[in-house]
Amino acid sequence: MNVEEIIKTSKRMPLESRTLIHITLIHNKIYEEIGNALKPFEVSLQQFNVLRILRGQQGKPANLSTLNERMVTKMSNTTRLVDKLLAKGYVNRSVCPSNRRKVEIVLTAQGAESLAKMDELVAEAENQVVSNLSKKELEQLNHLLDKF
Amino acid sequence: MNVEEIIKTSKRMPLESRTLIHITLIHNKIYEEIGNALKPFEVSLQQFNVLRILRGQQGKPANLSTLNERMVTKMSNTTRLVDKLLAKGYVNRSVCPSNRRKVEIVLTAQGAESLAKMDELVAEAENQVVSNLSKKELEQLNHLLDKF
DNA sequence: ACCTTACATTTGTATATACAAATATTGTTG
DNA sequence: CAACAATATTTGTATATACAAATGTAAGGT
Repeated sequence: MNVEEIIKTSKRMPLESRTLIHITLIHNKIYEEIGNALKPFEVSLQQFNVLRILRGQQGKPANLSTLNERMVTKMSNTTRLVDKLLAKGYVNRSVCPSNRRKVEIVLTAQGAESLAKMDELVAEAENQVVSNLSKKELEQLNHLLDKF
Repeated sequence: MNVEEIIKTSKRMPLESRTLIHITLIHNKIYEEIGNALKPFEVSLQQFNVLRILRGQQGKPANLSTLNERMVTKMSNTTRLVDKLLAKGYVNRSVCPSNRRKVEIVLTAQGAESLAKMDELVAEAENQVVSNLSKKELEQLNHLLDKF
């Protein structure tokens, strides 16, 4: 990926700026590639993420604030995100009996089944995106990213 | 930045996935920090980006497709983005006389003046975001990111 | 029990973004 | 030069996201 070529600039930019633009460009690429992988299932990356969190609960229901705190990209409206998953039959939602303020969200069998298929396609897309980096380079990269 | 802590997971994830999540988290951070720096001017990061492209034109007008091809994040509606900048008096828009299909967008004096102030705050925010990385680490990071 | 505060979620509203269709202008070809 | 294709932008519409206010529920103090 050639930053200067993509944004069609000939100017030398500060290393700091270039790094941040670079990260944004890669993020866009990731978002696009994984988004495409998920297209057949009509879920967004965010929705996929929530489904994975629910699977991680292993049957134990999650409430909205739990989902929100575990999401990669925090968003202000988890209610409506869950609405979408509900409409597709991927999750069930019910009022928590012990604390009626909370809701309990669980993955349905259909959700789990679809999620398994999504996983394959997403993993493929992820590997595609990082395909030019060796294991060692990925480790170095993670190490550097940890510093942010 | 501790990925596992932020998304509250104890599971070991594949290096590939972790890297991509990591990049997304950093992107979110960049977006938030720079967004905050720009808040006083009421422009989005995208709008700021367009203003900088216009300055790079050095008085020469840019048309919409030029802007679009140079933007960091391509968006489907540059017309409406320019509408916003126009409303704030940062740019002028006119029909290109030699080819009436095109529009010519130029930075106004006020736009240039505000942009200079934005630059300072944005540079500060950018430096803040990368403050834990040395020059050498930034170079290594850029090198690795180039591989995407 | 009553009042206040805190908590968890939902709803309203404004803005942003994505995608497709519509409009206007120019270039090309028979 | 009429018809068609190509280009550049705009508009419409659906969906996504951000932020604030509203709703409903629970807990604690008096």
